[in-house]
Amino acid sequence: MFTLSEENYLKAIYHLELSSDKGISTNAIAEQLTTKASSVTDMIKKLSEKKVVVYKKYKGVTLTNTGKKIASNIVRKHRLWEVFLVEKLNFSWDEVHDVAEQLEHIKSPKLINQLDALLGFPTHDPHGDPIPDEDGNLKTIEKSLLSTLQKNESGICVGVDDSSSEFLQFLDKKGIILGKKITVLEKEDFDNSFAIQIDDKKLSISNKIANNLYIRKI
Amino acid sequence: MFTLSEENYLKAIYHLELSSDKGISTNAIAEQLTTKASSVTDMIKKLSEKKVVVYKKYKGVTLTNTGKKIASNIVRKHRLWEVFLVEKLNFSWDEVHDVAEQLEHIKSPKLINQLDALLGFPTHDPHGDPIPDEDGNLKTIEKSLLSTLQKNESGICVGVDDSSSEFLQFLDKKGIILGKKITVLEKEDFDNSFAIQIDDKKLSISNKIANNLYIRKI
DNA sequence: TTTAATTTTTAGACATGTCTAAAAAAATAT
DNA sequence: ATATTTTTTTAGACATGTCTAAAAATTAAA
Repeated sequence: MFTLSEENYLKAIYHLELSSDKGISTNAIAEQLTTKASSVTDMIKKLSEKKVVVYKKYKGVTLTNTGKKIASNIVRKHRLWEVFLVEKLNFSWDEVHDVAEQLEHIKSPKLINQLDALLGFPTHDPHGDPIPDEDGNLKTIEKSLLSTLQKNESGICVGVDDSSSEFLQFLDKKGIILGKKITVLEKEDFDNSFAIQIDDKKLSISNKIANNLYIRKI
Repeated sequence: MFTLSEENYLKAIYHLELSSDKGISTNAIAEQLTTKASSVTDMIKKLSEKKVVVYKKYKGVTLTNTGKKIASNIVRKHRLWEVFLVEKLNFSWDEVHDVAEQLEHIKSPKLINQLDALLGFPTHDPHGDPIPDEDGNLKTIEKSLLSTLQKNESGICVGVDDSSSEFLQFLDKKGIILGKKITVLEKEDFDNSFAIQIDDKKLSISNKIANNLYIRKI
């Protein structure tokens, strides 16, 4: 059995491994968890003894298969709870993270299986991130950044890169919601901003926004 | 903010105070939490400094108003989650306790308010125990032990005293479920057992069972 | 390739919450 | 009322997870 702290370390390493193929550095983990590198070293030794990470001094860590399974299960729980909060309890997508961060540590396989069923076995969370299945497999979707669309191309909004509540609230305000069709009307060369159409509304979005919004090309 | 451990102490004291009007002894708390009296003394000092209990050496503790509010809120969460597990996730009443014991510590007022609404503002949990409202008030029901019924009297099953999973599973097996009407057909003097009728089934239950089952007389 | 900068680890400290064993206080019995 | 038993508290210890400061290893730069 793993403590709350151990689970958070495993989850952090899991996330870092998805965007890197090298071993994960002590510093990277420390930053992810807003703790100190020395604390990370201590914890890593413990996790290594428990056979959930492979650790060689100064060489960073990687998850073992067991570790990967435990970590993906925590992510699975996190994302299922996020869906629950939005679908059943009327949370908006910018409010779910902190609560899910707590709920992801609840231990009860039956709870998660039943929740999964109640929600209709969702494959993605409210931010468009994939929900791992029980074996840790992710259903990946061929998604691109909105910024890669050319003039007159369209896509369905399927996710966000930055899921800070500021960004999510900003999208809400603009009427940008997962599932909506977005068409690029114009690309402005001088500042790389975009004129887009959503429903029958035209609006202009900055390059920064376009680089944080995923769409599935259609 | 209170730690998990502090919350468990507050809850334990809350439960003990409901069945006692004196200060709660160190030993009683230790037993409730299966810990040692010395640990309890330590924790009580901390809680006393935080103004949630009143503590005088050797005299036991009582909750302050703040303490009572915090504790009843934890109980509220526990019981709402139990209802959720039974009503929405198909748990049976003997499976909910351990999971609710974890869920009760999740911190999010919105979560609880929305959950309350989703469940239709229930007043009692699956074992018939009252769910405190936001101010800690309990809707008490005039309930009696089944053993107090006389021959040919009837009652609606509204709760259990012992909610161990063994007892609850036993009741399930016998078809005794909250809300069912029970009629006493016979009281056997020599062993104080009861012949009762439930639906159109007649069955015999021991005195021990009759002393653990609450009914509302009709 | 030797030096400088960065990263990582170690050593020692601290807070939390627990424990055992012994001392102190309170309750009970003779 | 004194002695005995029980309850409660204190003192000192330990595990967990964290930190700071210093040492060691690695990486980058001159």
